[in-house]
Amino acid sequence: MATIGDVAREAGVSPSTVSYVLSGKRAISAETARRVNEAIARLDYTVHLGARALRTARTMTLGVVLRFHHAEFEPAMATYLVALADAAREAGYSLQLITDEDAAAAVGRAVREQRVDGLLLLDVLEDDPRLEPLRRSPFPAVLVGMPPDPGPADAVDLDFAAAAELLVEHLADRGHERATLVRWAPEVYAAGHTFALRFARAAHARAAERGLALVDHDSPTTPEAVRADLADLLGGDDRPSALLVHNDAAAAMLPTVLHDLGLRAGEDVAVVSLHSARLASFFAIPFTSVESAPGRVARGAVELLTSRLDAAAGAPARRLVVPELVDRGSGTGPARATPGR
Amino acid sequence: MATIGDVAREAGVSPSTVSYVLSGKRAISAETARRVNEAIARLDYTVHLGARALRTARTMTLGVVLRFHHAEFEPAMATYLVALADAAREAGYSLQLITDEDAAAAVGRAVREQRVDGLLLLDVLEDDPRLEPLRRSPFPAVLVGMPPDPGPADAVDLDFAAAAELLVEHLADRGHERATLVRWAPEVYAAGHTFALRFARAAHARAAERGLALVDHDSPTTPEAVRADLADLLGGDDRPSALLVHNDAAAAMLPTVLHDLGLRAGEDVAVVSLHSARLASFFAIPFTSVESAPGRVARGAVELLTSRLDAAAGAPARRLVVPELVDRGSGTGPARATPGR
DNA sequence: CTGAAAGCGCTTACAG
DNA sequence: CTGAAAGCGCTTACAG
Repeated sequence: MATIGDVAREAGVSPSTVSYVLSGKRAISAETARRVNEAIARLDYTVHLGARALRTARTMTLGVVLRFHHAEFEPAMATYLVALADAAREAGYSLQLITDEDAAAAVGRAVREQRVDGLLLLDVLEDDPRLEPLRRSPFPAVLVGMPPDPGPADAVDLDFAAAAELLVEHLADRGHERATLVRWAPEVYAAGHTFALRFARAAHARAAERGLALVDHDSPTTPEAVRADLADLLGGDDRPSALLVHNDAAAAMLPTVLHDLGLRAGEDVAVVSLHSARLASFFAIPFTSVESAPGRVARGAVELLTSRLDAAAGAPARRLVVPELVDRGSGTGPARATPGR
Repeated sequence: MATIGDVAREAGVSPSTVSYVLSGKRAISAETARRVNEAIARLDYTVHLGARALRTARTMTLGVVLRFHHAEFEPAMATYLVALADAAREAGYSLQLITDEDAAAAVGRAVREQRVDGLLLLDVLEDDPRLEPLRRSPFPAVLVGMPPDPGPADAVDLDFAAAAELLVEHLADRGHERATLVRWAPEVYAAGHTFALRFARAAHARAAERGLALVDHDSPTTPEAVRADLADLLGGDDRPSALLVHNDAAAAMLPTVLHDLGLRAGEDVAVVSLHSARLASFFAIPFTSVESAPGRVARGAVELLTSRLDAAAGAPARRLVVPELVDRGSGTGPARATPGR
C-alpha cells in the first residue's frame, strides 16, 4: 500500500506538500498540484485513515450502541441502522456497532479506547445505565429517546406525546367516547422505555381532556401470545369499539386476528395505531396510523452528533420529530359511534 | 486521557515496560508489575486503540458490507447483524458497518483506507460486484452466500441445496406426487441471489429423482402483492395439493391467506417452507420448515475470517451449515395423497 | 529483568 | 509557494 512518502518521492516534492494538496489547506502551484495528483493516481494512493486519526485526534467514526438483546420487536431495528449508516456516511463518518450484554461497560470502553468521536445510543430508557459513564466523563453523545434527565447528552426522538395526541384526537373527532389502549407488555414500561411511557402518558392526558374513556390493555411478550391475546380481547361480547394500538407486534398481528373473527377495521371496530411505514409494508398493516419515521429520527441524531463534534460548545440539544398521521379510514365505526357527535 | 508515557512516569519505569506488562510478552519482576498496575489503575489508563493499530498494522475491526437498500426482506437482516456483532466482539474485534449505493466502491475504499482487517459480505450474488475489488487485490474476506466462483475469498452459508432436498424428501415421503414451488420474485433469481438459485436447482433435481412433479410459481415483489397472489393461487379450482415455499414474505402471509380461504395446512393443502426461526416467531408461521439459522451462519463467518487473519495461508475455505427440519405436521394432506404410498 | 530508540503514516506549526 | 521537523501513542527489535 503506497504511503504519502511514496507519493512525495514519485512527484519529487515533500510529504507535507502532498498532504496540503490533499487537504487544500494552502496554495499550491498548478504545476506541483498536477505532479502530485498524477503520482497519486499512478500509485493508487489513499490516505491511511488510522494514521490521520492518530495525528488529528479524530477517528471520523461514530459508535452506535444497541440494546439488541432486549429489542422488543427486532425488525424495526434494521430500519434505524440503515438510516444511521447512510446519514453517517454522507457526513463523512463511519459507523461502528457497539453491542454488549453490559452496555454501560461497552460505552465506557469505547470512550476510553478512543475508537469513536461520538456515540449514538439507541432505544434509551428513562433511567438508562448507559448514561452513567457519560455523566461521569462527558463525551459527545446523542440519545435516541427522550429520558426525563438526559444529562449532558443531546437527545432526539419522535414526539411520541404528539403522536398519541394526534391519534386520540382522531378517535375523539369521530365520535368515540371510549377506547382501549393496546399497550406493550408491562415489562416495557417497567424497564422505562421512554417511547412507551411518553405515548401512554400523553394519550391518557389528552383522552381526559376530550372526554374519551381510555382503558389500558397490557399485551403479552411474544408475537404468538399477542395474537392469542388479541383474539381474546376482540372475540368476547364486550368487544371494544375502538383500539388505540401502540405495540408493533399487535399492529402486525391485528389484521389476521380481525379477519379470523370476521371483523372489519373501521366498521366493526375502530383501529388507529402508531408504527413505522416500513413495518406496515412488511406486515400489510392497513390502519390509520402515525408513522414513527425512523429515517427522520436517525438522520436527526447523526446531524445533532456531527454538529456537536464540529462545535463542542452549547447547551444540550433536545429535538422532537413531528409525527404525521396517515388516514387509512380505519378510525371510524362501529355504527353507534357516529362521526360528528 | 492518560497515555502510556503518563503511566510510565507515574510508575517510574519506561513506556516499553508498561507495554510489556500489558501484553505479557516478556518477564517482568513482581515489584515492577505491581507498580505499573497501580499506576494504570490510578490514572484510569486504557490503551489508545488507534495508536496500537497504526503500530501493529492491525485495526482489530471487521467490516460488514450490506446490501441494505436491496434487501428483499429486511427483517431478517437485523438477526444477522446481532449474531455478527456478538461473534466479532467475542473474538476481540469491533464491527464496522459499510453501506453504500455503490457497494463495490465501498469495498475498495474500506480496503485502501485500511480501516478494517477483514470484510464480511452479506447476501452475496452469483456475480457480485463486490467481489471484483477483492479479485483485483486480494484482501481477507468471507462471503455469506455461495457463488459459483467465490474467488480468493472464504465463503459460508446455509446449505440451501440440502435444505431443499430435506423438504422435497419430506413431501415425497408423505406420498405427494406433485407440488408447487412458491419462489421469490423473478428479479431475485435474475439478480443472482445464491440462496434462491441453489434452493431452486436442488429442489428440482431431487424432485425429479423422487418422481415428484414440481411446478414453479413466481411470486410478486411486495408483501401486499404476495398475499393477493397466494389467495389467487389457492382460491382456484385447481388448487395445488402441496406447497414448497421458499419466500419469506409468502411464508409470513400464508397463514392469513389459508385462513381467509378456510383451508388448513396439513389437511387441505400440504405446506413446507424454508425460513428463519426468528421470522417464524415474529409472524407466527406454523409450517413444517427448515430453519435458516442466521445465528450459526454469522458465527461461522466470523470464525472463518478471524482464523484467516491469524494465519493468512491456506486455500479458500467453503463452509456449508447443515440445515435441520422441524416437523410441525403441515407436510401431509390432502387426503388423496395418503402417507406411505 | 529493563530501557532508549526507531518507526507505523500522517498533519501542521515553523521557517524560508 | 514549498520543505524539514516534530509529534500523535503506541510496540518491538536492539542492547545491556
